[in-house]
Amino acid sequence: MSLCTPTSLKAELNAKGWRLTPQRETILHVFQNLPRGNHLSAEELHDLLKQRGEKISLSTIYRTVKLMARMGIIRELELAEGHKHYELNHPYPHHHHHIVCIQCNQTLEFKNDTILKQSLKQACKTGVQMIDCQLTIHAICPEAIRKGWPAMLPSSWTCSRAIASGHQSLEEIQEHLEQDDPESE
Amino acid sequence: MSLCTPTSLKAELNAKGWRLTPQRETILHVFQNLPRGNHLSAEELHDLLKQRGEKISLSTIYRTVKLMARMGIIRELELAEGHKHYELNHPYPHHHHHIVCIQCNQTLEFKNDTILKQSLKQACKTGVQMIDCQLTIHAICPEAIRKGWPAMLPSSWTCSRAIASGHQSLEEIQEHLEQDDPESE
DNA sequence: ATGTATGCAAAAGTTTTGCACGTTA
DNA sequence: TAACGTGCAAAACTTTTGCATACAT
Repeated sequence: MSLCTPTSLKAELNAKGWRLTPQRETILHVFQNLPRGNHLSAEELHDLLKQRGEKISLSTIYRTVKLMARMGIIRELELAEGHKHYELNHPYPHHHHHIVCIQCNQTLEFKNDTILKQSLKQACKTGVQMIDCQLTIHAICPEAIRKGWPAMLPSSWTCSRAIASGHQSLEEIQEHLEQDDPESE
Repeated sequence: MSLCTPTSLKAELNAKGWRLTPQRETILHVFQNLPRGNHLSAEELHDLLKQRGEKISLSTIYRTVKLMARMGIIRELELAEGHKHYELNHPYPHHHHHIVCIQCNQTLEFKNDTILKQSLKQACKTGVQMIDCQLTIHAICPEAIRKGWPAMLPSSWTCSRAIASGHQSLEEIQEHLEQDDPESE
């Protein structure tokens, strides 16, 4: 599934003068065996390893995830919990994006190849080398709405400010989308 | 351009029992007069206000940007600088996304309606109310490459891990994209 | 053998919070 | 005037860093 094996990781590290250490191999292994849809914070990874009896210092964890993110092996996710989360950077076609509820922080994955394509196209056009692309949809989930949220939003809230111009209703925009949207993933 | 005026802000706040204060009005005003493409951290906003002689405490700034983000008035951006940035949540069709160089942190805006459409569609399908959607492309810019970066990536780096499966080259994927990509923004 | 990586503890930086005082509706 | 918001200072957290030791190549 993933392109990264201990052997290839070693090769890539050595090519730049870096080293494969047991800690790095262990951390890679954890991410590769993480069930789909899971992602870990540095702290969570630290605790998980401690539980398994593998004590790797927090410093090393931070240094390692940063290194691996720069290598494109893992993705740094900025969700809504106040700290970063990490997960394997699954190659196409397993790449995915996230919906985050801004009240309860619940996170949902979804796949959408159109977004990946558009990103790659944009990167080409701009002349940069893409390492990762992440679409994050900030939203309010049905449970949150039921529970009385949004406490701070007008009760007639329809997301219209976020997406609509002053003269278009949400419904109009959605109609517009139905008409000419090219892909139904 | 923006749907939010002091009057409408007051109405929305009052509807929930909150209040319009001079601080909140000032902060809204700053964001509304920020040139396109600019975004501010809490600290930067604090300094900017101080320079203008308007002293608003950092606490209030943090409290206000969080409030306004939840109202959908401003967007919280998670770029690469280690802290959040804020900007007006421009309504469609002025909505935009970001490319960030993971070495030099340079940030570039781009517009892409397809992404907005796909996001809205996904939100509908999932049954949530979308407040904002942000695509962030993590990339390495040409200058960074010229300067010897990526120090930690193999010299043959082609972004292939990030997007390609084991059997597809970047070129193949790009060809594929050229064929059936529906929109050329 | 040399240069890297790790672990620990301390530091740095951002964001949040408690509380007394002001202000808004 | 009652509830909400602000400012200040302290606290809470996440992430980074300096340095001595250990390890991979």
